[in-house]
Amino acid sequence: MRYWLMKSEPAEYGIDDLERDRTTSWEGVRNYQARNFIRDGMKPGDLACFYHSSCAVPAIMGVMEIARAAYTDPAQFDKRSPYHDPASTRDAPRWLAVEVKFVKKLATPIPLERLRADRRLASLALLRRGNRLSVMPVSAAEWNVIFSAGPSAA
DNA sequence: GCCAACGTTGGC
DNA sequence: GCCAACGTTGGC
Repeated sequence: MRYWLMKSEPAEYGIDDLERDRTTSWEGVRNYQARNFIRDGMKPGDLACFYHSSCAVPAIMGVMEIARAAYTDPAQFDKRSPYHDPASTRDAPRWLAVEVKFVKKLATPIPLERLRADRRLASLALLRRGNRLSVMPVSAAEWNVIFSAGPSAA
């Protein structure tokens, strides 16, 4: 089983929306590297951090589980969707979605600032300079630091 | 295949 | 709103 981190803007779709919906189709990933993680890496049962980006306090908000492996992202064919991709075709769809399931919301979110302060997370993909991936892997060791030991500035 | 221009992401 | 970083596009 693998671990992931997936970003969403809370103004668009946040952890509270997922808690209410219980499951959702995670659509709109429009970056090839992120898509390849979805396509080649994600398996049902994998766990992912739900990360809030582009907001007052960017933070890991909770955990979700991959509920269904990659499938064609329907939004790419929807002309009214912001995720519409006129260059994608039904015969050769470009973009993939996964279904995710709510697992838990953290009582205390873990802000980006706190992740940065923990040297054990120095290689976390999220913290790499210029990182813009909306889907990225997290190692088992990193996952344990985040959720078991809890990040600290030590 | 190079590379400048442009668009997007996302923290601050 | 600013801006750094990066991906994509398209002319050549």
